[in-house]
Amino acid sequence: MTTEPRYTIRQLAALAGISPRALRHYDAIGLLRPARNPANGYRLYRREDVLRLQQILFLRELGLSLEAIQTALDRPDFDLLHALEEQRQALRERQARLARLIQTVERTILHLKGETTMSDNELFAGFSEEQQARYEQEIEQRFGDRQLNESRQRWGSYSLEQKRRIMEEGGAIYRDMVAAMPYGPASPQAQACVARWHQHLRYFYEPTTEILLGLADGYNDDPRFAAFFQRLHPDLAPFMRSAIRIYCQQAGE
Amino acid sequence: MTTEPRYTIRQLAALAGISPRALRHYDAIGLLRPARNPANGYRLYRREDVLRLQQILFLRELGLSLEAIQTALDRPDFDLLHALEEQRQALRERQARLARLIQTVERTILHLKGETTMSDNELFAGFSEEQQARYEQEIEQRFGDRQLNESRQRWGSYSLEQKRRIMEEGGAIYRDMVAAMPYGPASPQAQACVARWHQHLRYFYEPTTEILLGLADGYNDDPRFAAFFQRLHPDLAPFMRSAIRIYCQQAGE
DNA sequence: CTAAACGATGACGTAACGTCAATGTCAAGG
DNA sequence: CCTTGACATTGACGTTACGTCATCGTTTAG
Repeated sequence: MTTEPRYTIRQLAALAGISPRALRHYDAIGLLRPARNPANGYRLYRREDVLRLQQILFLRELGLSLEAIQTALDRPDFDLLHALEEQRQALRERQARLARLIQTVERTILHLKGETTMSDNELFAGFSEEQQARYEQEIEQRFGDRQLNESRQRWGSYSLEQKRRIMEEGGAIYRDMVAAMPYGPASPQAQACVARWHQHLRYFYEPTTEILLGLADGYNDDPRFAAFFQRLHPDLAPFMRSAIRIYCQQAGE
Repeated sequence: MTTEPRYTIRQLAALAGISPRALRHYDAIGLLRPARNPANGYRLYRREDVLRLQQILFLRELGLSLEAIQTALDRPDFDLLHALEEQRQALRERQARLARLIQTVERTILHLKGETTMSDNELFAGFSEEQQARYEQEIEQRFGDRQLNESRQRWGSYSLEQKRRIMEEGGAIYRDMVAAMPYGPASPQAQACVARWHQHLRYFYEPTTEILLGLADGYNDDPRFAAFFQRLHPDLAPFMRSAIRIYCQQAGE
């Protein structure tokens, strides 16, 4: 004769590697209802309960919800195969989504480290198609494709070390611009920053006055640029627009 | 002058592809507090709010919690790079876990379809190391390594079509066993099933009487076997044990 | 002027438990 | 016998990021 095991809630919990609270939860929702010791009301888990718990934990590991597990175990006509195939499909979709997320996060990290350039398209690669379409349109309107290609070509011709220095320089310019804000957009401090900014852009392409002014607007109106400048200082974008306009006026004279 | 955009809650929600409820939620938790129209108390989203929402949605896409986003956006000294690197690590772990789950689910599906054999080790591959160790020990105790290897060797020598037929036969035997239950374990129906089961095992290895009796116990006591038989019929495992014992006694005479 | 559409707040529900809180029970030691 | 600590019970609230009413006031189109 095999002796019948009788576990208290804590014993079974330890055995199965879950918490007593989880077992009470399974009892409460009717998923696993053990017998009771009539003397004190304690839960008494016997072998059949242990077996059922095995099944529960296995299906839970497969990612099924407790509700799905309940119908799976209580209805003998339950189509487990079909349920698992659906489950597999759902898992695959989650995996694909995760993979996209990881890519976006990794590119963002590289971007922050300044080790690579990232087109705004890529930055927003994880977003909805709809959103994406709007952005494409906006970027198309503001600059032509040609400028973008030229920029990428020139950027690609730099060495890694050069790229790093250029990115660093860009960050320094924006920080100095913030430092120049108290003196006003027409101040020598601010105008010197704009000049450095202008020079800096030449790493990428030959900017015309129109492009400079367009960028000034873009920094304010394009949500992605604006978000970037917002991080540095809430008023940096409008400040730069003012300063750039003054700079362009003076250059035009 | 650029005209300042002013959105109602529904307009911004449509623009961003989220629900008005979500925007109210962001307001409630202090993540995005727009201005109000003093006349009627309506929320008024201006450009800065739109920008902040852009940042919120981007970070949310990266899988950050709203709380993390809040500290990220409200504290300028927040280390976004570090946070993203942690986030990347977490995502990778989720991905690895997902990959294991998918494998287990797929093997389970194949198992259910009877297109492959699956060792119990594999079936429980997604489980905790601790659990796993206990199972290994149990299986070692019950059968030696030799039987297992012999079984695997013999099984590997069959063709795909043979394997399919063997698995089908196995399922049929257990189903017939359930059908024989009303007649009792000593009935000719049940004993014929046990004979077929005995014959069936020879596909895998040469079972001694001891092994047959050991399997009968294993079907009842080993949670994995027991779970399998439980699926077919709650009383199948004890019934088979009785029938197998009777079968072995008769064979010994 | 009315009805539809939209706005506001408040409350409850979700999944799978974690975490008290208040209270009862059991086994061991002084 | 009593105490103490570990364990048991139930009940209730908290968690995440909103969805879904319900009730009410406001705006807008016909």
